[in-house]
Amino acid sequence: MLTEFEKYLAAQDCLTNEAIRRISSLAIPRTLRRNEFILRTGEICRHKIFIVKGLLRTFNTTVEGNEHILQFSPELTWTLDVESYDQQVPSRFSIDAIETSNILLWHRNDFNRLLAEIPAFKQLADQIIVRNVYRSRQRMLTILSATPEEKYADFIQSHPNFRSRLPLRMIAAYLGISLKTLTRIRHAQLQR
Amino acid sequence: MLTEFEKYLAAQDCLTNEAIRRISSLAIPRTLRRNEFILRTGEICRHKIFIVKGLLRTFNTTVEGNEHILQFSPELTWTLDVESYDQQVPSRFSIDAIETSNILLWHRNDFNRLLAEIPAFKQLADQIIVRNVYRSRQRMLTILSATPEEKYADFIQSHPNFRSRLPLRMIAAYLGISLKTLTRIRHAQLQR
DNA sequence: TGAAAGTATGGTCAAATGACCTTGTTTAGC
DNA sequence: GCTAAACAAGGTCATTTGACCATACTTTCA
Repeated sequence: MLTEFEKYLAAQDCLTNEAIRRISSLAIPRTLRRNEFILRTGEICRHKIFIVKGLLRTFNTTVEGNEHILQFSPELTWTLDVESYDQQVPSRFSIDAIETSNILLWHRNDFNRLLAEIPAFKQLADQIIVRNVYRSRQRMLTILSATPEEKYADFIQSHPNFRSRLPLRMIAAYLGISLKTLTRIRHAQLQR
Repeated sequence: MLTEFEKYLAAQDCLTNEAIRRISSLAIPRTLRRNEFILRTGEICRHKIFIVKGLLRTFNTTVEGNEHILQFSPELTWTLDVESYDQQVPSRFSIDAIETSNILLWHRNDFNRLLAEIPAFKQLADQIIVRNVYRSRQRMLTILSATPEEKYADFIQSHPNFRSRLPLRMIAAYLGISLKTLTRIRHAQLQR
């Protein structure tokens, strides 16, 4: 599990082997079963999370019971509830596993120490945040301007491999459309 | 114009007077008239922008001519197209002035130099980015889960002073609903 | 392997929404 | 201060969307 992570870090091409080992040394491996939570609404997010294998989702459930998905986190990506983690405040989102997943955790103190110790790691972390900002702006624009059909097309194009890993209702919950609308779109596409 | 900016920085309470003067010294003041652009789709974003007075908007126009607003930037906030600025790539968004505005600009090289020279400034910049991430997550959730009426209520509550500064059609373009829907909501509210 | 839970699809219907057009009012800027 | 442009709101109508329900199929895991 750690080797995959170390390969990932090495591929970023900005860290010494020593730094990579140091970062790994503070990671806590953990396995999540399908549907298992790593963070629940109201809890405080105490870890940075790296997904080695599997698929997590960040979502919110309204009082009426509707789920809305903010983010899917597949293997070789990071996740957490930023606000809860940074400010140690109750989280507004939940994170759970869609597939059985292997993840790595770092305690906040440990992670902050690493950022302070290893400037190149801090740079990498900054880069990751900034790339998330790009993507989230792009998604915002799509949600605002695209029709349901375009949203789905866009999703399939940006995440081709997700299609087979996710139930449609989750794709609908991510796109902000109803399952009914999504099946209608797919039905229409089959006609062509 | 610079004094207001220096007051803003001083209020952040993390920079020495010397640092504040240094940062100001590299700023380029500029005035934008109503409807004047500071960045157009396709151009490269070459500056960090601080709004001293006035109101800017970041938006995108679809091929059909529909405008979608990603962000309003009132006085004492920062703006830019992150992706275009960071990677010096053509911008997908435009930024223009809704009100006559006084802004400050920094060239990328100058700004990067400041970040490197003044660690506390880098920290402040990181903080601002992260706060933007919080807000954008929250907005994403609202767009995904709220009804048009809730979106409008949420907007008025979060930005009470914007109501009088923005034409309704811009609020609609920000919320991702049609002007018609927005006027209907307002009409219904008057009935009560 | 078999029962239970989860999933995709379809039907029907009511409600919400947007497109288009008109009108009266307000605002901006010379 | 005046004129042209921008704006809010209303009417109408077609379309889209979601809620609710039933059904058939698939997956999971005990």
